[in-house]
Amino acid sequence: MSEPLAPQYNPQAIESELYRFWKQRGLFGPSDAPAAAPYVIIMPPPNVTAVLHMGHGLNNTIQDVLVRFERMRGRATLWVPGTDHAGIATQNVVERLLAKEGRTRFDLGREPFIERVWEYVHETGPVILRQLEALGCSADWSRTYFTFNDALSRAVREAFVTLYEKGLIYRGHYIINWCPRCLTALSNEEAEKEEEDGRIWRLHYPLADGSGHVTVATTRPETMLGDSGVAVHPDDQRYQRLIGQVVRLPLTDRLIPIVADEAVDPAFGTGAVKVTPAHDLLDFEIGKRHGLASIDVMTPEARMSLAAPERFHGLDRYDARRRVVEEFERLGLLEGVDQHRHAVGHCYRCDTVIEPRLSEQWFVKMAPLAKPALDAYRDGRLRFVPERRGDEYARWMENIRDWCISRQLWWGHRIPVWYCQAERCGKMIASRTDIDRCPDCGGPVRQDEDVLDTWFSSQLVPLSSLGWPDLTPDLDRFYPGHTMVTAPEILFFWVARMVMAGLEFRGNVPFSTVYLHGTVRDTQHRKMSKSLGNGIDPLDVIGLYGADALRYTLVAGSAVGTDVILDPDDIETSFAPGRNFANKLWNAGRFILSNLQGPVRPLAGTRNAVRSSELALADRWIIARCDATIAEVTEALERFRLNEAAAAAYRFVWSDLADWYIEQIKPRLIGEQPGGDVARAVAAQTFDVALRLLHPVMPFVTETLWQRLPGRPAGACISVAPWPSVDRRAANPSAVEQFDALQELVSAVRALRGEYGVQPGKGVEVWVTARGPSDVFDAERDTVQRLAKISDLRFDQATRSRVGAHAVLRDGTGVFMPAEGVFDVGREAERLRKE
RNA sequence: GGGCGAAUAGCUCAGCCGGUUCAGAGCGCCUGCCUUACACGCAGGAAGUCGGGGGUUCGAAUCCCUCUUCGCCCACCA
Repeated sequence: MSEPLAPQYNPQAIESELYRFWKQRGLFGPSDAPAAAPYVIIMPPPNVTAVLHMGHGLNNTIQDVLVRFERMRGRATLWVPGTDHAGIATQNVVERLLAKEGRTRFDLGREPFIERVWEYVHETGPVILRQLEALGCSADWSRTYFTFNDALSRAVREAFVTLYEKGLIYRGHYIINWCPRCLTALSNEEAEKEEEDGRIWRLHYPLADGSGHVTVATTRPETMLGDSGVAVHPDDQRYQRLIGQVVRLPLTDRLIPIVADEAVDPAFGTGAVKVTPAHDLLDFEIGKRHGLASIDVMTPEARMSLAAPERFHGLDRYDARRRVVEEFERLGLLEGVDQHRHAVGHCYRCDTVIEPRLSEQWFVKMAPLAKPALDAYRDGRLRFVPERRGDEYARWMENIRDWCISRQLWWGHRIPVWYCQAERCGKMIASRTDIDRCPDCGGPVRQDEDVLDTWFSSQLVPLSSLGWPDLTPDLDRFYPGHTMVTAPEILFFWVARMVMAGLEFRGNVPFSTVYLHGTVRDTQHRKMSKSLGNGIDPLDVIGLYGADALRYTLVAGSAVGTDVILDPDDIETSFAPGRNFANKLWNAGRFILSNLQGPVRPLAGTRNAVRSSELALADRWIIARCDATIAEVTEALERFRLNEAAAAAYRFVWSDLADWYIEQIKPRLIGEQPGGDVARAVAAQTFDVALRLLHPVMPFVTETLWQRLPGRPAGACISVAPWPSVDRRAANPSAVEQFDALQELVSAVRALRGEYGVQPGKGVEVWVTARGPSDVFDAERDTVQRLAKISDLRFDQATRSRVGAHAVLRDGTGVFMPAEGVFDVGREAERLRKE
């Protein structure tokens, strides 16, 4: 309280200590006040192996701003943090570690490998949470969840078995996206399509009767080894005579039929399609319709399998492609090759080109789940910020396809299905608890080897993090939640599925608003990522300038629906505004605090409260500006326009409070003019409000200063101080108008002084007449007197002889400059300049 | 191929349900200041026909059309 504040704000000295104080005080948990309406945000769980990057920084800063705002507004706020076991990502990381030891997961075996991953997770898991603390996140750590802990695993089982029993989960042979590096199936969302320049080959397939050939076009010639037919459109005149004929598949001895199928686009390529049911979705469907064989010619690693001719065995798919093309060329069966731009799927984790592959997997039937989720959006129970994202959501829901949920990984929730090994029984049992005997025949059972897509557990988080499937008090009080803050990339991966899960298992949407913020990018608009090396480490920024500076910059830079651009080569430029602003607040606070040593009169409520007649023009002006700022910041936060809230508070603190008000009251504080107690009261009050308005964005510096304001009981904490509200009694629009006019006047005079090179202290004389009631006049005279002083002008006299604003300037040479109305001062200055 | 977003001062971006914050902020730049809170600061200043073209309107950065250039999302045309 009494130790002097350093002239430069030093975040390192206060942040961690302050954070510990908040935690000790238990400020992050929801209030128990029964009347307090809950406000709940579930944190999008970072991967358990992640280290904090700017994307987390932005995401969690936004959540913290909203949570702190609502907490101050008296809601029982609950921000539930957690981490995600991130099946494929985490497994990949640990496999890479093993690779450095020259081993693979298969060398270890399943159980030891999982043990190894757990070890790693225990090591790294807490890291990101600690980093979120450095950011200042006011999450309720006592409720931290992990998607693979026992409780959440139970929720996964419950969800799986429930859906299974409802017939919404099924197992089937299907063409899935296969990653030959991760050796697992992927969902459609996990297969990222990228446009690429590729080639398309035209191949001759000779007719078996030697009467000619049919030309097919393909982008993946190696798959022809698995062809079991050729398809043309039934109405395609060119091929009418070929339908029903047989071709001899080159490079093999297979005879395969030419069939007619509506799915073929006669306008594309040659109008004839080679059909490879085991390696292409469209072909698979055509094959099914025509009873064509599925010949899988690749191994899981995407090498040619034993089903291919012997000379291809073991060849990588791209080597095989070259070889196939060569052989066609040698046989004179290669008609040509064209450039072809097309979309190719890539693994979202390792970027390997996806191989469509026939395989037996588990799926969730999505249409029945999507219907209520679409309705919830249509009837307004679910809304999106920005709004247009809702249309994307709806489109996806309307065109939803079944979700492949099985993964051929070891790290994850194992599919809770057991197969009875008894020959006569052979039942398939889905169970909430592990079983070791067939419940029907008592025979031995074997659990499915696969694990679930990591998003299967993620979709349950709004429920499971609150205790579901148990009907816990938390679930009762805090479900459904309110705001989901996340990146648009995972709208489909995660958000849409959470909505469906919430509706399915709890009958209501898990949150009412989805706030989708932008992506953090570099100046070339590339996404910041470790692999590109264009990232900025948030912890570096926190170390240099403090969490408040980082948070301010992120918030100020993110208008709704737009990306945040930062320059990784110039951290200083990117974050200086936040750093400077924190320092500005700090110093304004230093100055005000140093002037509040004695008792400070309240602005209202008690007998010695400042009466409105005591308020000078500047006082009324700053109070009015303060009120306007409260309204602005509050409305902006309510509408998720965090950048506008930050800008409004910034303007108020810097342009109004510091640049004008504090300068204006100095003579009163120093004692040159009466009314110091009033100035002190107003300064204390408006600064208090400014700190509270800024607390959600800059929690540390505001808390430090606020606690030092006079009249704070021991242990007082801005984090739970009431959000400021507008005091109508103090509002005074005319004060704003007048003071703004005076600002203009002073600025014009200052400019004139510069123009004429008038020396400080012996410059321009100012006369002012005021408009309005006499009390306004008196206040205005004081103000002008003061402003004239700080402008190095000499204030001579004022008269109330005329009504209406009227300023007269006279420079040292005696030139008069009458101005009709204060608004015209600028123009008059212009006129004078010309004379 | 379908859908969406963005183009505003040298740079990064606000403003965009038409007209008193309308041409703005921060950084950078120029001039003068270490004025007893802050040089991470103070005061003043230069700088943009709001991507091009057309239209609606009394009036458009703001609404409509079109073109150009970027970016994103979705897509089983082999």
